[in-house]
Order: sequence, then C-alpha cells, then structure tokens
Amino acid sequence: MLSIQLFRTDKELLLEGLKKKNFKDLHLVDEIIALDEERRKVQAESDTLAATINVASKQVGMLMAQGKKEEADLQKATVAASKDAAKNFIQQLATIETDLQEKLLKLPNLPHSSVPAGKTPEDNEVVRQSKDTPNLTAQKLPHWELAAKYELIDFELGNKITGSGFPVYIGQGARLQRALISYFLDYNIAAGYKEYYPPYMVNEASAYGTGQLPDKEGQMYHATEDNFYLIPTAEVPVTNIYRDEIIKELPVMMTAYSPCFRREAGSYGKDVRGLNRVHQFDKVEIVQFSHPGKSYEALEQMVFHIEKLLQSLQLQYRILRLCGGDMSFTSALTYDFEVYSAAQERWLEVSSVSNFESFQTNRMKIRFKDENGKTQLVHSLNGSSLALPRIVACILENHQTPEGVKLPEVLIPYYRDSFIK
RNA sequence: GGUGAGGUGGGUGAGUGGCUGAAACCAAUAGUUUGCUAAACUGUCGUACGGGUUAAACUGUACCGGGGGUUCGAAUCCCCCCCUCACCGCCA
Repeated sequence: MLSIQLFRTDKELLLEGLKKKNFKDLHLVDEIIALDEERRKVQAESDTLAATINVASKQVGMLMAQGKKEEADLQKATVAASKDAAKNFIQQLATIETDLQEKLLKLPNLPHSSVPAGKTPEDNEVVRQSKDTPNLTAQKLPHWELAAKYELIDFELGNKITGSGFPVYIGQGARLQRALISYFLDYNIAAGYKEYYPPYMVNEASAYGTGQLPDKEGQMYHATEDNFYLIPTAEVPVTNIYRDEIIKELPVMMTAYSPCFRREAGSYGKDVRGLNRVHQFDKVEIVQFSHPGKSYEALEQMVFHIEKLLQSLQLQYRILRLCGGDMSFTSALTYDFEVYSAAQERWLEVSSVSNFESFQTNRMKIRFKDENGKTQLVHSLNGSSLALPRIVACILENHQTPEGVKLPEVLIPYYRDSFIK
C-alpha cells in the first residue's frame, strides 16, 4: 500500500510511476487526494466537537461532587444535544476512511527509477547471462522422461492420491529433494540468514499482510472450516513474523524452507508439462527487512547471493530486470533468475528477487526508530533461493550423461553419491 | 469437543464508572557521580490520525484482544466474537 504522504507532496512522481507500471485507472489519484483532504477536514471538526463534549462531561462530575445538581443537569443536556452530531461525524469519517483505503489498495507499488519501460516479458532487460551453454549431443531427454527412466518422480501416482500437479518423489528423486533443501538452507545460513520453520497454514490477517488477499484469493487453497490458507510461499508466514512490530535492529535476515501450494487456476498445456508448473512444490525463501536507505544495496547483495548459488549448481542462467508491465503489483524492482533447460530449449524462472520498499510494511506496520527517534517503515525484500522443481528439471536435463545424471560437486555431501542412475 | 480462568504500555503487573493514557517494578535510553570492567542517583521512555512549527515546543482526538451497547462520562457495567492458559476427553 502506498503511503498517503506521496499523494500530498509528489503527485507528479506518482503519476509517472503508475504509468510506467501500465496502471490504467489514473483518476484514482485525484480521487484519493480529494478524499484525503475531506478526511482531514471532517476529522478536525469531529475532534473539536469531541473535545467540547469531553470538557462538559468532566464538569458534570465536578459539579455533582460539589452538590450543584442543577448546573450538572445543564451540562448533561449540552452533551446530549451534541451527541447526534458527534455520531454523525464518526460515521462520516468511517465512510471516508473505508473508501480511501479501498482506493489506496488498488494502486500498485511505484517502480524504481532503473525499471525499464515496457509491457510484456519481451521488454525485460537482460542484466547478466552466463557464458557457457550445455553441450548435449548424444541424448537430450526432457526431465519427465529422465524422471521416469530413473524412477525419480511418479506424476500418475500423484493423480491417484490427490490430483494433477501433485507429483510423488520416489527413491533417488526423494533423496534429491532433501539434499537440495538442506544445501540451500545451509548456504543461506552461512551468509547470515536465520533459519525459520514456519506454519504452512496462515490466518486471514497474515494473508492480507503480504498481499495475497484480497485480490489473489483464488490462487490459494482455503481450509474453510477454520478459515486458514495454505501458504503459496514461505514469504507469507515469515514476513508476518514482524507484523505490527517495531524492529530494534536492522537488517533482519531470515530464511525458511516450506512446501508451497498454488491452485494455478487456468494454467494448462505444454508449458505446464512435468515439473514446469505444479500445485505443490518445495522452495527455500530468503526475506530481509532493511533500513530504507540501504534496501537497494541489500537487493544487489541478494542477487549476488543467488547468482553464486546457481553457479555452484553449474547451471546456465540469466538475470532479468523486469519491465514495468511485467512486475508484480507489490514490487518496486524485481530481478528474475532463469535457468536454461537444455532439453526443452527454453528458459525457466527459478527465482524472483524483489525490493518492495515500504509497500508491504506499510500494510503490516513493520517499523523501526530512525536516527532521530522517529518511527519509520522499514523496507522489505525477498527472493527464492531456490524453488526446487525447475532446478531439479534443469539438473536432470543439463547434467545428463550416458552413465546417469552427474551431480554438481556441492550436492555430493548432501546426496551422498555423485550420480543418479 | 467439555469445563474453568484470563486477555492492560517492550516485559511483569495494579486498576471495577469521572481525580487513569493508565500506579509500581523490570528492561531501554540520556545524564550526574564514584577511578573501575560495575554500582548509586536523576531525567526521559506507547501508538495512530489531525492542528501547529523551517524543525521542535505545544496542542486536539482515538486506542487497555476485536465489534456493538448502556451512561452526561467506560480499561472498569452488558451482549457477541476472537485468542491464550489449565484440567478432562480424543490423538500423531
């Protein structure tokens, strides 16, 4: 949620940013400004009236104590007379505030100045790309065939137990999941992130906090009996750890593994074959809360952190700076990491790292005391390090050899073998 | 699921209708002092939204789990909801 101060002081900047994000309903800006002014006007009047009522009420008590009953009754009448007006003001205020809030929630975050203009993924900017491309000559099997060949993943079995998009990992496949999760967590912890093991279901307030509600409700599995939501990412429970808190020491660096549940309503076709898109998958997430002046530095660090991780897995990757039109609603700057699937001959997104600035924390009221002792919103950032399915897909495809899948060096201690065969 | 107790500021915890935005203690923080890896003393110390100011000072309103009600006036009384704890039941 954008801060209301922006509307009072930087209207031009606001409009410019919204345009870059291809936001259409620009008239909302003027409506919000008008509502804000009205709100302040009504509040001033309401507060004044409330003040006079409070004074009169206090006098009733004093007069009664002195035994001046008639004068007290007079004051009572004064208060009673103002009561309707006071109630009216309160209702007016509530209406205006609800309206204001609703409109404010419709506006996306403003893009950072480095965000390229554009509307579609084609307009994303390639920041860096690893040089070498995998040299697969003899065989070039896609991961779903490799998974069948080595009995790693049974997609059909998942259909029977639950439904499509719920793969069952078996034997070496299951072991690889465990190895990757442990490796990713250890890698993050070594960089200073604190490990959390959060709940996999959250309440409504948490889902609102990170912005899954109200607009992305259909993407989450909902346990209606208790009104809990299955988390679509560990970002939700982990970020909410600090909801309504004033943080004592920045930065806060957290990492968590969790399964992720996504309904992915409306996705079909060859793009979702195998592990490319599933309803339940595993991911290790990193989250940071940062001083507003240092959040972009933190973002670059996170990008570097993930880049090194991908290099250690010997996967070919590229880093994209998303254009205004392709960025998420809440983000100010997003870098996507894609790894090249040699067998499918396409890039697959494996991580997305974003700075949300104060867009999330404004809604969740996550703050700190600045140098002058004033309470300010912190900046929040997060990224995947990493999402497993597509990493698994690329490891299988890109490291396939006639002898089996040769695992990268760093995974061997975790997998306790060097080949999947 | 049943029964009981309870939800107050960073923490413990007092407060059962006006003198309470809230005692006391602890923590935190600033300073004073003592020549020692600390103690003593003093001050400051909730949040939000307004007004005000270059910025402060200052000032108004709201908030004692959430919502509603009674009353001139509510942390305090009433109703509904949520949550926590204890015991019982069930159980990985």
